[in-house]
Amino acid sequence: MKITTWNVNSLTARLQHVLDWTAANPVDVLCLQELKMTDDKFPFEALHAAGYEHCAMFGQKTYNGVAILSRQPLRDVVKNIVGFEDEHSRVIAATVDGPAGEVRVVNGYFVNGQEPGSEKFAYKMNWLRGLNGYLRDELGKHERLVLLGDFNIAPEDRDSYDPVGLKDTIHHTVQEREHFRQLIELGLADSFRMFDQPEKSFSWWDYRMLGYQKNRGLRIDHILVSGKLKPEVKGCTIDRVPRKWEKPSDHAPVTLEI
DNA sequence: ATGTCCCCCGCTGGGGGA
Repeated sequence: MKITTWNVNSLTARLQHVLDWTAANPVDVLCLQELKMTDDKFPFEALHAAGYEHCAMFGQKTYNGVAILSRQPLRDVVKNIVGFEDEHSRVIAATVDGPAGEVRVVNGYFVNGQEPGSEKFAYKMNWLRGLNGYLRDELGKHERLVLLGDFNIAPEDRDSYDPVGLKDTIHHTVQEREHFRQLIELGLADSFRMFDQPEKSFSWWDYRMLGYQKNRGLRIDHILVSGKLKPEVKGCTIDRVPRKWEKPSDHAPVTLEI
C-alpha cells in the first residue's frame, strides 16, 4: 500500500501534474496540500477518471486547503484540528482500508510562520500545540495511524541545505523542532529516517535563485507513522522528478510504502 | 533587498502569502 503527500501549490495550476504523476505512480492514497480553491472548484471528475473515486477535501478561497484522494472508500472524515479553533483549512483526516487493516490518515498543511517573533509564528506555535493534543486523541482511537503533509519544519540540520546560515530562521528554530520532537514522543516515527537516504535529501526548493538546480532545499514534507505501523514500513522516498517539469510545484511528492 | 510563482481584485498592474 502506497500513501503520498504532495504540496501542489494550487490544484488548479497543478492538476495536469497530479494526473501525469499518478498515471506513472498509481499510489493508493494521495494527500494534497495548498489546494488554494473552494470545495466547489475541486476537480472530482478528472480525479475519478484517474482512479481516485473517493476524495475528501477541505478547501478555502485563495489559501491553504487540503484533500485526501483514495482508490478505496474513505470513512470518518474529520476536518480541522478537533478542539482548536482555526479560520484556515489545514487538516483533514480519514480512515482507509489497506491489505493489513485500516489506516487512519491525518493530512496537514502546517502553518508557515513567516519569521520567529511574528504574529504568524505565535499562531504556528499555538497551532502545533493544538495538533499535538489532537494527535494524542487520534492515536488513542487508531493504533495504525499516519501523520503526513507539509510540516514547514526542517527537523534536523541535515534536513537543510544551509543549517549554519539559516540557524534560528523559519523552519529551523529550536521551538519548531521541539514541536516536531513532541510529535515523535507521541509514539510516531519519521518514516524517511528509518532507511538509509542520500545526503542532502530535500522535499522543497525555493523557486528563486535557481534553488532546485543548486539543490538549495529543505526537507519539510514528512510522513510519520505510529508504533503499530512502524514494523510494516517498507520504504519512504522523495520523487524529485516532477520538480523538474515545466511550471512545477515548489514541493516534491513523498511516498510511504507499507 | 532581491530573485519566483500563485492567488485575488479587477483590469493589463499591485498586493499578499509562501
